[in-house]
Amino acid sequence: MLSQSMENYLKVIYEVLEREDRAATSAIADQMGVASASVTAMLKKLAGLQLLTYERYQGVRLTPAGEKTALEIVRHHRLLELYLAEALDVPWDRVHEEAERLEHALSDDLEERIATALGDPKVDPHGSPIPSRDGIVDRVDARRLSSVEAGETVTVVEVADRDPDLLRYLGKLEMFPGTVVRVLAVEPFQGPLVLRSNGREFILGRQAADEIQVSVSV
Amino acid sequence: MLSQSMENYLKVIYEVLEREDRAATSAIADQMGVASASVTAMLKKLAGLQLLTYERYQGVRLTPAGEKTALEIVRHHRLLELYLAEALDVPWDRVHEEAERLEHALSDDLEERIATALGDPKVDPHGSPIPSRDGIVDRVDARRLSSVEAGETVTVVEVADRDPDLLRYLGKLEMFPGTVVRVLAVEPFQGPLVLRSNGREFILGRQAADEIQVSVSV
DNA sequence: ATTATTATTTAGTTGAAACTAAATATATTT
DNA sequence: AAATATATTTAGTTTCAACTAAATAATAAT
Repeated sequence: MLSQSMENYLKVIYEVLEREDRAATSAIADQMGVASASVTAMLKKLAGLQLLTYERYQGVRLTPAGEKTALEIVRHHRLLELYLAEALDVPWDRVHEEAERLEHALSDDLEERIATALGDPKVDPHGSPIPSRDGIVDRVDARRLSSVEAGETVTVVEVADRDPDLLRYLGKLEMFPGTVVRVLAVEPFQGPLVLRSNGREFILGRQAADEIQVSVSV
Repeated sequence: MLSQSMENYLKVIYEVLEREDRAATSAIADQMGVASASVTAMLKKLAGLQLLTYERYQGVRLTPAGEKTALEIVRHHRLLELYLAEALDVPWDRVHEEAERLEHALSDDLEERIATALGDPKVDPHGSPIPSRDGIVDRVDARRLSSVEAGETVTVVEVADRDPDLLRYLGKLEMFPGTVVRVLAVEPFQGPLVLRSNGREFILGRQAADEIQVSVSV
């Protein structure tokens, strides 16, 4: 049995590794809102449990056992997010925070019931893939909306889930996973994008566009 | 903000005080599965926070502030129990354990949504009253089934929620809150009761009957 | 009314997970 | 290549909530 805190570390490390090759101490510390020294101590503990490989100053990687555990926690989290949104109408900018607290209190049995009630869903409300029971993640090939050229039409696949303000903003623009967007123009010098979707035309700042993953529309 | 552990103490103290006049250190220690010395330490801390009155060797009572807090936690717990049973079909012998873990992770907003989804219910699956938002508990006058005389007809009001085995047993007998039971005979010397309910006749041990609260049928 | 039993408290430890401050390693600039 | 800046680690503390063992108070039994 792992402590709640250990579970959180594994989840955060997994999330960092979704983007970078190695998870740096400071990246973990940032995400967790904790001092770097505390992270170092925990990394040693988790390495001792064979959940990750730790080499001082080099950042960490998850071992197969660590990844398996991390995936279970991520599955808890994302299933909960979706359940809260679907069953209890929690707005999508708040499900992350709620799930953050509930995930550690979720038994396997309850997880099973939730997954079944939702029909074994594949993605959470932000479009992040929900790992299957046996730890398989099917991640769609995607790139940032900010890298799309003018004239292309793309589909929103996933949006960053940690910033509630951003999510509320995107909600107003109806930029949900699945939404089809046509990029009309891309202003130079890190300028905004001009978009059309759901019959509306609007602009979106570069930062926001950076947080949105899209794929080429079918 | 109170720690999870403090919340648990308050809830347990409240539950003890539903039965006794003062909550003894050992009673609290028993319920919590913790050493008495640990309880003493925590009682001092909670007394310092004006949540209860503590006099050494005399047991404790909740202050109004303490009771208010305890009621919030009990409300969380019982709402969750009912929600799990209704929405996710968790069997009634398991809802207690699940709610035990989830209750501390429940935000007020989520509680509100759950209460609304359930239609502001008054009792949990075991018949225990759910305190209202503003801390009002309407407890029905009841006595133990074991104290009922032969010939009387009563209605099950509440059953003890902590023993899963007992709950499974009662479930098989269909002794749920609301069930009407006729006491056909009471065997002497702490013997069993002979009962009829739902058209079936069966016997029930004295211990089990002790854990069932009933009221006179209407 | 002593004595024995049980309950409660005190005193001192332990372990987990955070912290700060200082030391050291790595990366970046000039 | 040396100097500076940044990241990471070490060392030592702190807080919380548990624990054990011993002391003390309250209750029950003789």
